[in-house]
Amino acid sequence: MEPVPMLLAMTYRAMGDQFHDRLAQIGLEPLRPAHGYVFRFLKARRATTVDIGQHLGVTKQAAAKIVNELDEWGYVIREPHPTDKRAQYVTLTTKGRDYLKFADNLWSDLESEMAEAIGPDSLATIKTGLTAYLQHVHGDDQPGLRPVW
Amino acid sequence: MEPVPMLLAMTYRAMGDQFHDRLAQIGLEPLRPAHGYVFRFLKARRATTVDIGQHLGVTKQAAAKIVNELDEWGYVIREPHPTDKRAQYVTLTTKGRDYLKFADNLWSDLESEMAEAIGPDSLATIKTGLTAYLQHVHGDDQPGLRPVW
DNA sequence: TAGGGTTAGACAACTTGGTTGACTACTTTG
DNA sequence: CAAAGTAGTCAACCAAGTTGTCTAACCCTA
Repeated sequence: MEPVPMLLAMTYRAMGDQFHDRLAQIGLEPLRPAHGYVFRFLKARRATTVDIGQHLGVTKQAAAKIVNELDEWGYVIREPHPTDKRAQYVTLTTKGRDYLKFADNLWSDLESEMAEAIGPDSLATIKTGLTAYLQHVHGDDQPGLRPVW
Repeated sequence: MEPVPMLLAMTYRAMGDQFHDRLAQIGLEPLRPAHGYVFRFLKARRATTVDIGQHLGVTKQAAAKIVNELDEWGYVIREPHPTDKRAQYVTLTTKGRDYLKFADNLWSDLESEMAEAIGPDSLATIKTGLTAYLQHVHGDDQPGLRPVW
């Protein structure tokens, strides 16, 4: 059998392919993966462009480009930082939150289909196993979902 | 708990980070991910540049660049195709096979450490579960490990 | 078996998503 | 209060991909 890392990659790729197929079918504006990672990051915390760059693992200039796009397209807005006059908080608009919610539903559908295919017990074991591993690696401050290049 | 696809991505990313850290420590020439995918593809089958492009999901021109690099660096050679005078088979050299073997050992180490962290039974269930899902999705012709970006 | 459509690979021009570097305005620290 | 550090922007560059074009070889069919 294939080693675990390959199985993880193959499975994620298989689910990701279906995810994008369905997004395309629905006709929802197809954002690039980086945008999704930003949405997910902003959902949890307030963040500046620099924070976003750090999370994505790119320079602040690259992050700024992405934030500019998302702003132009209406998915995020920039708000003045309450205490630091240099900085701006980037936050999701309603449109941004809606897109994220829609994507989450799609992922959730795929998870359900996996449960049907391999059985809910199997799925549950996988989830707790992976979660335990992440706990083992990162301890108590999980970095969250970062790009898998 | 996070949905499965995110768990898959986070776990793969966590393992990948460790993989690259260790590669760098050893001081082995750091190839890019695409090269790894090519090695793994060539291990199983004889392939032309076009085949490689298809597998990676890029144009044949992009694939040709990668193959050129790998050739210059001594990881692959091009051999005349036995029946088609236009085409060339790309095959791994000893250096290429050695690199792949080394990488496989590293991945295997990471799998062992996962087994320690979450228990071998848990790991086994994960592997059979993911394998079953891939069987469910792709049926009998598995596309193998393709890039996840 | 000739001829038309297709395919492998090479070459060139261009696009894109990132990089490094420099600068201003503001903040933090000694 | 001065010096060092940081958020964000502008500009130049780079790398990895793209499209488009071409030649030589292949393959089908009438």
